[in-house]
Order: sequence, then C-alpha cells, then structure tokens
Amino acid sequence: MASGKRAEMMEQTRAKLIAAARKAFAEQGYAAASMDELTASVGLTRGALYHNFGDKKGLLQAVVNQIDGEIAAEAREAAGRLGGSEWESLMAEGIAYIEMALKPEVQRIVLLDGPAVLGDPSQWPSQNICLQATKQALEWLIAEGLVKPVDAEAAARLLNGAAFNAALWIAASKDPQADLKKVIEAFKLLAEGLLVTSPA
Amino acid sequence: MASGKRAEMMEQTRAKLIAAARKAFAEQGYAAASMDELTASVGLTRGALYHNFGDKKGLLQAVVNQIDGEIAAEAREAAGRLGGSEWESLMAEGIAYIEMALKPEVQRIVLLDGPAVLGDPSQWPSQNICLQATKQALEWLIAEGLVKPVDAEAAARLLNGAAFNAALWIAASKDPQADLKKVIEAFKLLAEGLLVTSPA
DNA sequence: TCAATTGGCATACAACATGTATGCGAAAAG
DNA sequence: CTTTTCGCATACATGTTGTATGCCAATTGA
Repeated sequence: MASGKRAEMMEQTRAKLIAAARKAFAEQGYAAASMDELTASVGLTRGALYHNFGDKKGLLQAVVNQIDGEIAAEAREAAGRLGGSEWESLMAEGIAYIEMALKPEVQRIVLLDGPAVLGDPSQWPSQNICLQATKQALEWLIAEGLVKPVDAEAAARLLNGAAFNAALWIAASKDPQADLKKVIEAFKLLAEGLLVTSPA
Repeated sequence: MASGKRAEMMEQTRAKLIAAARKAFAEQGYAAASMDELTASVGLTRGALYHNFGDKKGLLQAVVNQIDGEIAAEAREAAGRLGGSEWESLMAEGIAYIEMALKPEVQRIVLLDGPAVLGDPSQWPSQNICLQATKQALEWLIAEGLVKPVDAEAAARLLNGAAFNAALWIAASKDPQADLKKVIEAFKLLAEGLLVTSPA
C-alpha cells in the first residue's frame, strides 16, 4: 500500500504547481511568466518546481499534457454524443477541436507557446491521442470503402492542422460566432473531398 | 536627392542584423538566441539593434517579413510556372507552401517561434500576402462556378493551416520524400471537396 | 519508542539576458 | 567653419533561470 503521506503531499504540490502554471501561462504567456511569482502564488518556491519538474519546460509539458487530455476527452464525448454514422462522428470530433481551440487558455498554451517550446505537436504523447483517434477513424472508414484510399496519417494530420489553425483565426475575428459557422461549413466541405460518394 | 551616406549605412546595418538574426534564430531558436552574440557576429553591439528595431521582437518581425516575402514570391512563381487552370494554380500554390515549410529555417522562425512571439499569423501583414492570394483565387473560382459557394476567407485559412501544419509533420518524419507525396495527394483530395465537379 | 536515513522543499548563489540612459564621433546643415 | 543631428557604442539597472547546499519532517528498522 503505502504511497504514504509523503507521496500524497508531493502529488498535491505537483497539482498546485500545474494549476498555478496553467493560470500564469494562459494570462501572461510562457516567456513572460515568472517562476518566482508562480510558485509563490501557491505558497511554494522554485525549489519545489525544479525538484518536481526539472525545469520550466517540464512544467509546461505537464500543463500541456493535462489540457490535451481534457481536449481529447471532450472530443470523444462530442463524437459519441450524437449516435450518427462514423463519418458524422469524425466531423463532430473535428468541430469539437475547433471549438476547444477557441478558449484563450488553449490557444496561448497549446497552440502558440507549446509548439515553440516543446516542438512539433505531433511528437507530443498527448497530442498523439487526438491524432490517433482521427487516424483510426479514417482507417476504419477507408477499410469500409466510405473514404478514398488515402494515407490515413497524412489526412488526419491535415484535418487537425486545418482545425487548429482555423481556431486561431476565429479567435482574432470580429464576429467569432459568425466566423465559427463559416469555418465549420468550409471544414465539412473540405473533409467531404475524402468521401467516395458526395453526400446529398 | 539624398538618402545620403547616412541612410545608406543604416540600411546596411539593418540588412546585416536581419541576416545575422535569421541565422541565429534558425539555429538556436528565438528564446535561446543571445542578442549580444548576434550583434557581435556582424561587428556591432546591441545599441544598433535597439536603435533600429526597438526590441528583440521587432527584429524577429523584420526577419519574418523577409522570409514571408520570399515564400509568397516562390508560391506565386510556382503557381504561374505551369500554365494550367486556375484550380491547378491554386493547388500548385498550396503545394509550394508545404514544400517551403519543409526548410528548417522556415519551420523554426515562421511556424514555431513566430506565432508564439508575434501572435496569430493571420494578423501579420506579411502572412496576409499568402492568405490574400489564396482567398482571391478562391473567390474567382467561386464566381466562376467552379467552387462551391463557401466563405473564401475561411476556406483559405483552412487550406493554409493544413498545408503549414502538414509540413511540420513531414519535417519530423523518417522518410520525408515519401510522406511529402502522401501529404500532397491527401491535400489535393481534401481540396477537391470544394470543387463543384469531381475531377476525372 | 527511538535512532538513522531518506528526500521534499527552501535558501543562497552564480551566470546571463533584456532594455534604458548616457556619451562619442562622424555626417549633414547652415 | 560652426552647429546640429543622429547612428551606434558603452555602462548600468533589473529580473530570470538553473544549481548547490541545508534543514526538517516523514519514513524505516530494531
């Protein structure tokens, strides 16, 4: 059993640091966030940080992992919510990505600072969750003969890239609600290029 | 008429600084690049930098503008090289973007560090050149009845996002040449979702 | 229960980085 | 030829990351 009081406390400090970092990174950006202030805001010092996460980059990685997990869970839920076809689930998933990426927190941490500090998102273990889901859905659809025989990984990567990048644009838009509708429509049209039979 | 010796020298220092920055940012990344080393590498000091560009971010902006200009020029050339249809030109342009984005220099400076430091690329004056070109091509195709009546800006944004993001993935791939072919094929298929009449 | 030891976190220190204020010297102006 | 301008170097102030060290509570073993 164990895990004792020691490990329990440590998990708590890790959680506190991640929460504080999530807030600081979202509000000030990664580069501008001071680790002194960040740790002090939860009653700790940088000693706790370097002991638990190695360095500033390690803390960002932990934050990104957490957010990405939430995004993947949300997307899965959105895909399963409506009991539509596999293709409709894939569309729902892609649209869920776009909507998640509208949150300022996700934009700054995952879409802007993340790639700059951690490198290509497709290399993150967390991001692979999203990509893998899209890829597997595509592979199933291809095997089923509903989608043209295209490289699933390449197509998944294109769809995700389009979705995330579109979200970045919407966030800076004057009328996010209206532009979101336009993007979703265009996204569906684009994706239908992969389908064997044009819908309706 | 002027421009005199003074302004001439200043243009030269600006050019030297931009060239040095382009090299340093590409090799070490924006955050890790030391402005002391950077300026010293061309026989100057940070005094010249802050006088000419305001701050480190201003220098990055100048570098990004230069690279983006080159990308737009290259893409236009690729689009005009083959005398195909307007649609084929659009595809050639998109593919040119993907290929440009394979260069490590472009990846690190424009795709990774640029957005983190300067914000959403669609707000950059330089990036708008690429987007505007894609958008106008789409508008023409829509007016001509060749492309479905979709919001041109949204579609352009999706295409560009897909292209650039795919390039990021290819660069980390084990077999870039093979994956590039796959991505181009998938990219064409996706884009054809916008066409009114399926090709072939 | 008590001594020994582990280890999570605080403290102190060293190396740098950016941005600003000031000064010099050559080009431009008159 | 004097005066002014201004591009750039120099010097300084402030803040940041990462490491080395120390302390004290929690664990372990008898």
